[in-house]
Amino acid sequence: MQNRLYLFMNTAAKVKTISEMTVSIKDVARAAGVSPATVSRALGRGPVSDALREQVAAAVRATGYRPNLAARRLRSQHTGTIGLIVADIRNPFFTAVGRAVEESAYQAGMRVILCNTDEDPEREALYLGLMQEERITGLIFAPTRKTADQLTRRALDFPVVLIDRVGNSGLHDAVVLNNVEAMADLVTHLIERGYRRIGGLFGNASSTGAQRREGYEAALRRAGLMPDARLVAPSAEAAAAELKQWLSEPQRPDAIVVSNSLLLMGAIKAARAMSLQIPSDLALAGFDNESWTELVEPGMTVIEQPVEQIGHTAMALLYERLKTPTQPVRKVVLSGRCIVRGSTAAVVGVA
Amino acid sequence: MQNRLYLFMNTAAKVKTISEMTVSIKDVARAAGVSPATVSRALGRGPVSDALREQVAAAVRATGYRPNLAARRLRSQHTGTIGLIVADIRNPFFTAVGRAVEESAYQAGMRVILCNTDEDPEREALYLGLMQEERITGLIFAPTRKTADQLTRRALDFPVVLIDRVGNSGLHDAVVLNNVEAMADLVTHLIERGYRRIGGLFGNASSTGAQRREGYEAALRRAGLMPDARLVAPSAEAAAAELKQWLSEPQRPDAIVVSNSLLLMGAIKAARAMSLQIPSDLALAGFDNESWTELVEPGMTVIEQPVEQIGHTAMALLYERLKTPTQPVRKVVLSGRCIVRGSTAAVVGVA
DNA sequence: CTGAAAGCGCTTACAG
DNA sequence: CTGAAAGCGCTTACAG
Repeated sequence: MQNRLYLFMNTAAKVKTISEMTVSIKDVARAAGVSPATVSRALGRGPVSDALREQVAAAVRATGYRPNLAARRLRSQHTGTIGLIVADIRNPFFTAVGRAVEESAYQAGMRVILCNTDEDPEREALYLGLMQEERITGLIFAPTRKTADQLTRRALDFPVVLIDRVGNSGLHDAVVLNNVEAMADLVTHLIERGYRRIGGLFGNASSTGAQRREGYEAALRRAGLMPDARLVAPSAEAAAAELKQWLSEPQRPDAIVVSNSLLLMGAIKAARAMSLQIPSDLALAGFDNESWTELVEPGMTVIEQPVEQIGHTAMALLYERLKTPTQPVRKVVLSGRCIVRGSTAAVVGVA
Repeated sequence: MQNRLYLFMNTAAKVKTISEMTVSIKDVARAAGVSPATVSRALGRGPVSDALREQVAAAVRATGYRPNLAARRLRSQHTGTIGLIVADIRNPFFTAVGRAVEESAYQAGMRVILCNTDEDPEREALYLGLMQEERITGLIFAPTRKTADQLTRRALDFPVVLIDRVGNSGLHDAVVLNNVEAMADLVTHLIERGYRRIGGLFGNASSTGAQRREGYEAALRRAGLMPDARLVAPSAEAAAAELKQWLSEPQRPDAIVVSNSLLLMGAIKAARAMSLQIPSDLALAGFDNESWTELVEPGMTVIEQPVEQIGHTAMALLYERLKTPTQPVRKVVLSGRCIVRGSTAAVVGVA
């Protein structure tokens, strides 16, 4: 390692410890007695004779060489990087989808950059810019409504697959839940159980909240009942505050459906704070089959989303888009599964 | 944009759409009528006259230029990247710490790469290698016990700050909870509440589990009581399975402490499955003040960890290490806070 | 199969 | 303050 000797001959101020020395492809080439090009080929899938390939492998082991990904990306012009921008990493739905995306990406030899926007359009714009600077291969994105609408105008250098939420542009591939149907199922279930004054609490930042509201209103109208939908910021705190208000009103609802698990937490807290028994004073149902929803008493009736399938499908759509850039836009709509628990037990006197 | 014209003159197979065209610093330089060097300086903190700086800004706007981070990192030899390797992203403790790390990093103009090992030493080795290939600036790492012990031998090209878990090498900066003290507090609380046969369930993959076990045994011995500690894989399923077994034994415990929130979930499930009332049949206490721990009935007594402080402190330690590589190793030990809820209510007949 | 050479898009001494 | 030139560490046509 001639390089090291050279370093030790520098002035004291410039001396680096051995551990700071990074060995490059040139060092490996020298150690293996081949050209850097051959090392590069041996490391990748280039055509190299078995003999040289083994020499290179030995030299890599001896030197402890690790390729510099920045250099590789710059030169090869493909970064092998998937961007994943989600609205709220505290929401286990996104954690789970993220894991699935990472799994798929990993198997394809790609890494993923995860960004969390906290439902803030400004941060979405920021991260979109960052993704361009990273020259990502493709993006999987759960945008706020605001950004979803603007996505048409924004020219991105990479394909994007929308998850969980869609704009109305139909410009991007997407994988979403059948939100209207899922929420209608939930409401219909409540009606069958004998509830009549069913309120709905929806997140105001996403198209998902809006679609679930649609399903809510449709199901109630079909049954000849009056919808009463309210929008809040998608946080447990906002939901709890709104509900405490709501449940103090004279004609308070006997059941509440909510559009995600954060809101469901808030709803439970509000009920507890007001000493309302679930479900006898207030039935509750929501989305996402998190572990805790079966741990609370009573267990919560929820729509379970196929989170893994959402992540895997998003990656699959992305691959196919990369392979065939011109193919028509596709939208995969998945169904949720209603898991009935004690929080929506039948009203006394109803079968 | 002469470049574009050139492209359209290529053979059909090579034609790229305009959106695939990436504009480089040369294009901006040409548009601004300056050298690439000046553009680079104007974009950074180099010395540039106000007039030229404005010209460059205008050219950037006009061209939609976005710097190529791979090129910047390669050339400047610093990536501005923090690695964060955690054991289980489904554990909200790590989600929360991760958010705090990202926050600190973001304010310092750095990005973070998050990797999830699922407590698997092989994946830890893999990601450690990846971090080297990314040439990260520094690493924040919650290792398994196995890897923590081997960390001494492994030469890394970047400083590492251990969180949540430490080896016994004392080789790396670290920020950890005072696990012994925290668990001893929990056990002492149970003793004061009248419990006598207090079992302990600990994760077997981390030093954290081991230290909490120490605190558990110390507190019981101090009170002249017999410890009964069992180790399981750190998952709700493993905890539930072990506990179902345990609670079927003739002399079953009247209280169980566990070393993290995943195990706590498993413990609750086991109790429910066996129709044991909490706390009258079995008291329960654990770690991490997750939202659901106060939502279940009864609420769970837990040690709350200062998650944000852990993340911020880890970043602070990393910065200082980068600034002064030779300074002595530091270990920051933070205290937990015991939050008492119904799951450890006093045994009937005890004050 | 192998090597010499060019170049990815930047930044940064080096001169002026 | 500004520009020309070199070079970060790779990969990849281009020849052989």
